[in-house]
Amino acid sequence: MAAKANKKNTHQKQKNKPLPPGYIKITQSLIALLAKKEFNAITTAEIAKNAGVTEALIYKYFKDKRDLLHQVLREYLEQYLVRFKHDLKGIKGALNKLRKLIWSHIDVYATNRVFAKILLLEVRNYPDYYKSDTYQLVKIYSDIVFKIIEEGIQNKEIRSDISPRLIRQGVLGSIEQVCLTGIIFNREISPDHLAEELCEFIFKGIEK
Amino acid sequence: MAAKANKKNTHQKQKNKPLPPGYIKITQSLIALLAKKEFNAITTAEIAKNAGVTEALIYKYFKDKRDLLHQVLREYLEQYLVRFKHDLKGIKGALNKLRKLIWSHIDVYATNRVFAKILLLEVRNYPDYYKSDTYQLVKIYSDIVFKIIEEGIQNKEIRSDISPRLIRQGVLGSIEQVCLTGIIFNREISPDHLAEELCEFIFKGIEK
DNA sequence: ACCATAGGTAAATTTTGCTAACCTCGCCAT
DNA sequence: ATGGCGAGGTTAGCAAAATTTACCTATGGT
Repeated sequence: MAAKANKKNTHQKQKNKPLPPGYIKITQSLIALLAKKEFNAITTAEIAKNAGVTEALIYKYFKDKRDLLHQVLREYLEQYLVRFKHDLKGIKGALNKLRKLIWSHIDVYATNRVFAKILLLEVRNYPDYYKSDTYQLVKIYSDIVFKIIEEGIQNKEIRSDISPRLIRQGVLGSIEQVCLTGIIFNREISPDHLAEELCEFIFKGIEK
Repeated sequence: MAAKANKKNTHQKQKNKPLPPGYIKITQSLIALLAKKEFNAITTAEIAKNAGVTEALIYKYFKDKRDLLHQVLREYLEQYLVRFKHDLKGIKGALNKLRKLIWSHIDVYATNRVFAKILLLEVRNYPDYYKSDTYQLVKIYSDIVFKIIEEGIQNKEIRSDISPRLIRQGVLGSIEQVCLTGIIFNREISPDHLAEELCEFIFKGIEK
């Protein structure tokens, strides 16, 4: 009676109940398959076979195939958010934080291709995603970026004549675009070099 | 014997043969449906019914459902490329060209939501897209942007210590991100205002 | 002792993309 | 004229894929 009386699953919202073996096998199976091909080309039969369970079990734990994808993404995002908040600790100054953020963001895409593929290529087109729990996590991240920019404006590190919203979009948009071809064509992504150059671009602009 | 002996269709590569009524009805039907829902949620049955033709006809003109999407995108891109090249004529200076480019790009997304949705949300995740004819058009556009940036570096308008590739990615990435929420949530997009602010961001950076 | 519930399966069902085979009308070379 | 043939279109149906329904089994709390 306490929490939400969901008609259907949305499993494991609660604390620390260990996830059922089947659940883990299914998500791991999808992750393995996503490394090789795109989501739409992966069938539920394939996921189940690869996981060593039956197709029906997928629908015990997930609303549908797409929901499975969202849950996988959620796990990645939860991990990243923890790491990201930790990375930022002890850094003084908005621009320094931004620099670290840009590096971390690129680095996680470079290291974790499946995560990047899901976020950049697979979920965007599905309207229900934007109503999901998972998307809320992205918004949390996005809010942190916003706060950093506002902080920078407050203490005069960042110009005040461009709206913080647009700055955030500019920053996140260029980060993603810089990684995109690497993600799509499975090319190397070098966080150090890219972050360096991108910071120059974002901080000082292209004008000579 | 002259041209390419395609196993299957890839219709109308040739000059000015008018497109068959059915072809037009099908593409128009898809465009209308895309205004309301995402591509994956649209069935071939729906497309055909809405077009007033049978499902099988779709497969006369298009290799598969996805190819239909690509052809629709191709038409949009062809139109835009013409308009875009025309817009750029007579503009002197790389930064002025870039400013115009940014405005045009935002404006076409603002005006033509279906076009934007296809390009930003629907084709990216499908690997075959990158082998398509349609993608080649995007590359042409992308090349033009690249040339403008190189021109700017040559005549000292643009700094030479950031690679033109990264600049291009930064420019295009921030343009897209700035439009993205508007596209996804069907919000207003104001090209004048956004282009103005975005140019400030891109040209001068965020540092005070 | 019991029964609710979590983990799991087998098998049917629906939906959907796609194909094969056929129709028909206008055009052009014989 | 005529007959073949290519373009535009349809009918009917398959096969793969996603999802649902019904069922089985162990187990831990009351």
